Amino acid sequence: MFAQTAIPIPATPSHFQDPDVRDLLAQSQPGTVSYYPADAMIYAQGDDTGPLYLVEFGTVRICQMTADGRRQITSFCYAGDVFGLEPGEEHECCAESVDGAGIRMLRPANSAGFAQKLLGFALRHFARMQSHLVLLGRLSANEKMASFLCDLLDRQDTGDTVVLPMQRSDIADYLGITFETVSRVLRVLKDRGIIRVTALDRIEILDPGALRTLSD
Amino acid sequence: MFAQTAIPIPATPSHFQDPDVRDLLAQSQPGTVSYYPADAMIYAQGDDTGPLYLVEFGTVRICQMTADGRRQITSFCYAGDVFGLEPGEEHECCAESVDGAGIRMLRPANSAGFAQKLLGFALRHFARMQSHLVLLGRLSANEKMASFLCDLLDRQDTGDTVVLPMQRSDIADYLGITFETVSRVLRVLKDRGIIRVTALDRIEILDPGALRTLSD
DNA sequence: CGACCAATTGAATTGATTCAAGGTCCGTGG
DNA sequence: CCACGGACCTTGAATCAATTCAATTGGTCG
Repeated sequence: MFAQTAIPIPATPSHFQDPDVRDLLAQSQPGTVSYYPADAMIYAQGDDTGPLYLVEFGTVRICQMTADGRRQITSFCYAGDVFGLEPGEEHECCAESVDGAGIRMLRPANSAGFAQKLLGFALRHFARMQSHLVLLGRLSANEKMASFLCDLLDRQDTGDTVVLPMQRSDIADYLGITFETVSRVLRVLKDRGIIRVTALDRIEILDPGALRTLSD
Repeated sequence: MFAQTAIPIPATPSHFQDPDVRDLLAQSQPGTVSYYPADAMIYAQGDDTGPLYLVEFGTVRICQMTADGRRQITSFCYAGDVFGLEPGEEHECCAESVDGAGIRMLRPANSAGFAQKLLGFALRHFARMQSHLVLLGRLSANEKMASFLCDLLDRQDTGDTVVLPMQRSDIADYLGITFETVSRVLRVLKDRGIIRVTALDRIEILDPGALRTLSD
C-alpha cells in the first residue's frame, strides 16, 4: 500500500521447470513482472486477498507481527515459489521483498481444476510449516541454524556454498532467536570447522554431514 | 498400526452444524465411527495417506518427533475438526487419541468439487499454524499459556470455564516448553487472579480481559 | 575519507530447564 | 471403607541457554 515502489518490467515468459508451476500459470491470467526493491511491501496485513504471487527472481519474506511489534517470519519464498494463498478476505500476514524481487501476479481462474492445483501447493507449503513448527518449538539455537542452512543448501544448486539473501535480523526472526544469537551460532559452526563465512552473505559448507547431524 | 484398540461403534449421523463439514460428508463416503481409547494411535508416521478423519467426540493430537525423541504437537483436534490431510504418499506426523476419541473415516470422492472443499479446510488450518508459528517463535511461556487458554475459551462454549482434555506434558509439547513450566505458569496466572484451577482438567477464567492482553 | 548501517563480540542478566523431592488424585484390592 | 501403589502434577534449587545492553569492528556508498 505505502512504500510500494514497484517498477513494471517487460513481461517475460516464466522459465520454471516445475510442472506444477507451469500448470498454475496455464490456468490463471498471469500478469507482468513487477520489481520490488529491498524492503518494499508487496502486500500488507489487512489488504484484500485474491491474487497469487509467483517469485520470478529474488527473495520474499512473509511476516506476522505481535501487537507489541515483535516479528515472526513464517517463510521465505525464493524463485519459483508461490505465495499469497490465505483464507479469508484479508491478509493476516504481510509480504515484503528482501533483496529486490521480481514478482508475477496471478489472477486465479475460478475453475475447479485450479482449486486442485492450489490444494497441491497448499499441502506442500503445509509440510514446510509443519517442520518449521518443530524447529521453533523443539530445537536449540545451534540446531535451528544448522537446519536453516541445510534447507538452503538443498534448495540452491550452488554446490557447497550457500547464499544468504537476507540479513541476520531476518534469519533471527525466522528462527525465533535474536540476531546476536545468529552471529554467535555462526561463530560456533565456524569454530567447529563445519562452515566458512566467505562473505557476509555467502557461507561455504565444509562438512555437510556434520551440519545435517546437528540439524537433526 | 500397533496398539490400535479401535472399537467399532454403530454409525450415527453426524450432528455438526458447520456447513463445510456437512458438505464434506456429503461429498465423501463416510465410514462408521471408531473409538480410540486414550493414547491409542490413529495413524503413525510413515503410514499411507489417503483417508481423512473427522473427530466426532474427544480430542486428537497431531505429533511430530525429532530424531532423538523430542516431540512437538502441531495441533489438537476437537469435535468437528478434520485431520489427516497431508502432501505425499506417507504421513509425516502421527495422530493419537488424547482422551478417548470417536473418529469417522472419510474416503474422499475424487471430484473437483471435493478439492475445492479440501482447499478451504487446508487454508483454515493454515491460518491456525501461522499463529502457532508466532506463538512458538516469539511469545514467552506466560504468553503462550494465555494464548492457549484463550483459544480453548473461544472454541468451547462452556461459559467462563475451560476444560483441558490433555495432560500437562501434552500442553507443554504443544507450546514448546516443559511440563514443569506449564505448572509454574498456571501458578503465576492463579496468583495474579486471572484463573482458578477448579480441577486438574478444569480452569475457570476469572479475568478474560487480562488473559487476552497477556496472550499478545 | 567520513558517515552510516550491519554484524560481531563481550559481560551481565534472565527466563526457562534440569534434576530432585514432595504432593495429589484415583483406581484396585484387601 | 480404607490402605496401597502408581501416574500425574506441583514446587524448589541449581544450572544453563539465550537475551539484553553496550561497545567495537567491518563493509558500503556518497
